[in-house]
Amino acid sequence: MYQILLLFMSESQDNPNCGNCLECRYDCCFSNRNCGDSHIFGILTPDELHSLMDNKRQIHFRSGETIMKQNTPLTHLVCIKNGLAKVVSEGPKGKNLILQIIKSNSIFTGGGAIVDDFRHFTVAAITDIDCCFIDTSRLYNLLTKNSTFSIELLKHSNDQHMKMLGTLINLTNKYMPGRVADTLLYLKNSVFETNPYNFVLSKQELADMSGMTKESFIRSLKEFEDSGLIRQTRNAIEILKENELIEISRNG
Amino acid sequence: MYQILLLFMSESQDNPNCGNCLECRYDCCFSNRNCGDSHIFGILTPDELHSLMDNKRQIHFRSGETIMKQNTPLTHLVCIKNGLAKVVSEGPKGKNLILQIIKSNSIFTGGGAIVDDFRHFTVAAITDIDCCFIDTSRLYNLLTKNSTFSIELLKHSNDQHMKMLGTLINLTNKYMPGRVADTLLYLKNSVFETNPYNFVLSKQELADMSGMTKESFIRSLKEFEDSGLIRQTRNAIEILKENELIEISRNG
DNA sequence: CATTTTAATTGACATTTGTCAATTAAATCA
DNA sequence: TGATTTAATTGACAAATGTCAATTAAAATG
Repeated sequence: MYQILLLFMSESQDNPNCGNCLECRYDCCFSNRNCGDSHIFGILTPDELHSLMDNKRQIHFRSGETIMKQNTPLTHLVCIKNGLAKVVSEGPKGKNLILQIIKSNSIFTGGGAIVDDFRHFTVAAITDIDCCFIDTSRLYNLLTKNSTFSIELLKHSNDQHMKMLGTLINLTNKYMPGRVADTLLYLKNSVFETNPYNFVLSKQELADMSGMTKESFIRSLKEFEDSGLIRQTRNAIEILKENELIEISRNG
Repeated sequence: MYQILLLFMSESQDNPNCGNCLECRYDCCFSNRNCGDSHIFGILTPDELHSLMDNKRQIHFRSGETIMKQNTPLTHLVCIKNGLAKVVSEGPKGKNLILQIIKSNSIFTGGGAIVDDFRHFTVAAITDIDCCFIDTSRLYNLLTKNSTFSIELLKHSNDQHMKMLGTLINLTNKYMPGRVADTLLYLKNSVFETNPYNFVLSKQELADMSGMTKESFIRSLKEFEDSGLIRQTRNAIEILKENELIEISRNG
C-alpha cells in the first residue's frame, strides 16, 4: 500500500489536475463534472466514495501497453482519467476485433463482472493513459448497500450491451464499404469529435474495428478518397461528405 | 383488469400447472424450482413478488406470432413459461439476425431497459408460447427497494452481454463451416439438449442464426452430412461426431 | 384428392473478400 | 546521417460467399 501511494504521488506530479489531498484524489476519477461514465459515482455519499477509493491505485500506461488482459481474473475495475484505449477481443488465430475506443472519464471492467469474474476482452492503451484500478470487492459491497448505484451500473451495462448489438449488426450484415463508413463516422462523432481528426490508430487497427484485413480497409478507404468523400493526410482523416458516408453506412 | 383476469383464467384452463389461486399465479412464471432465469425472482419477498405480479398479463402466442417488436416502446418485460422463441435483430434491407433462442422460464425485455426504454430487437414465437407481461414500472420500483434484486438483474444483463460478445466473435471471425458448426452445437447443447434433436426451425432461420444465406447454409450442412459429421432426417438433425464439429468451430 | 403455396435444394455465375508477395514510405535506432 | 525495422500500399490471384434462376419436395388449403 505504501508503494502504491508512492506510485500515485509520483504520477501526480506532472499532472496539475490531480493533487495529493484526499479530496483531489477522489476527484481524479470520480468528479461528476464533465465526466463520461463517471457520473455513476456521482450519486455516492462521501463515505461510500471513500470506501471505494480507499485503496485505489493510480497507474500510468505508455502507449501500446496492455491495461487488462483477456482471460485473466477480474479483480479490479478501471477508470480512465485521460488518454485513449482500445477494447479488443482476441479471437483464435490472432484475429483481433476492436469493439470500442474508450475515452477519458470512462469506466470498464473487461466483461464478466459479477457473472464469472473473468475478463472477456483485452484493453490496451492507444495513447499514454492515467487510470485507476479499484477493487471489485469494494464495488460489490457498495452494490448491496446502495440500490441507486446498482441501477446506474445496470443502466451502464445495458447501454454497453446495446452498443455491442449495434456493432454486431454493422459487422454482420454490411459489406465492406458500409463497415468502413461506420468506422469513420464512429471515430469522428463518438471518439475525436472533430473534423478532420488526427488519428493515433494504425490502418491495422482501423481494419480491426471494421472486421476486415488491413489491405481491404486501405482499398476501401482509397475508393472513398477517389470519390471525394474523405481526405487523408499524413496522420489525419477529414470527412468531406458526411451525408454520403451515412448513406453508404445505411445501405450496407 | 377484469378482462385481464378473465383472459388469464381462460388460458389457465387448459394448463394444469397453473391454477387460479394467487399463489399459483405467482408460481406460473416465478417459482424458483427448475427455472432458467427466473431464480432472479426467487429472492423477492412475497410482498415484492405481489407488487410485480399484481397486474401481470398472461398471454398465449401461436407459433410465428410476434411477441415484441423492435423499435416499439419498452413497457413490459416478458417471462416465457413454456415454448420456444427467437430473438431477432431486424437489420436494413430485410436482413435478419437471430441472436438467441429463448426457452421456458426465461425473462427478457428486448434490449434497452432503463437506458432508452425502447426495444432493440424483435422476439417471435417459434412454437406456441405461454408467457406473462409485467409492467417495467413495477420492476423499476422494485429495483430501488431491493438491491439484491438489482444485483441479480445486473448479473443477468452482464451474462447476456457476454453471450452476445461470443456471438459477435463467432460471426465475425469465422468462415461459414465454423459458424454452421456453432449453430448446430448451440442447438444441441443449449437449446434442445437432446441428440438427435427435432427442430422447428426452418433452414432460413438456421441461416439467420449463422449470419449467412439459406443457400450457403444448406450447402455447408450438406458437406457435413457427406463427411459423416451429422445426419439429417425429415425434421431432425443428429450430431454424429461432435468432437470434429467442435474442432471445425474452433478453427473457424 | 387436386391445387396452391411455401420451403428446400441445386447449379451457374458474379461479387466480395482474403491471401500472398512485392514495393514503397515512414519511423526508429545506433 | 545511414541502417534497420515497421507500417502502408499495391497488384495478382484464389477462396469464400452471395445472387439469381430453375427445380423439386413438402405443406397447407379448399
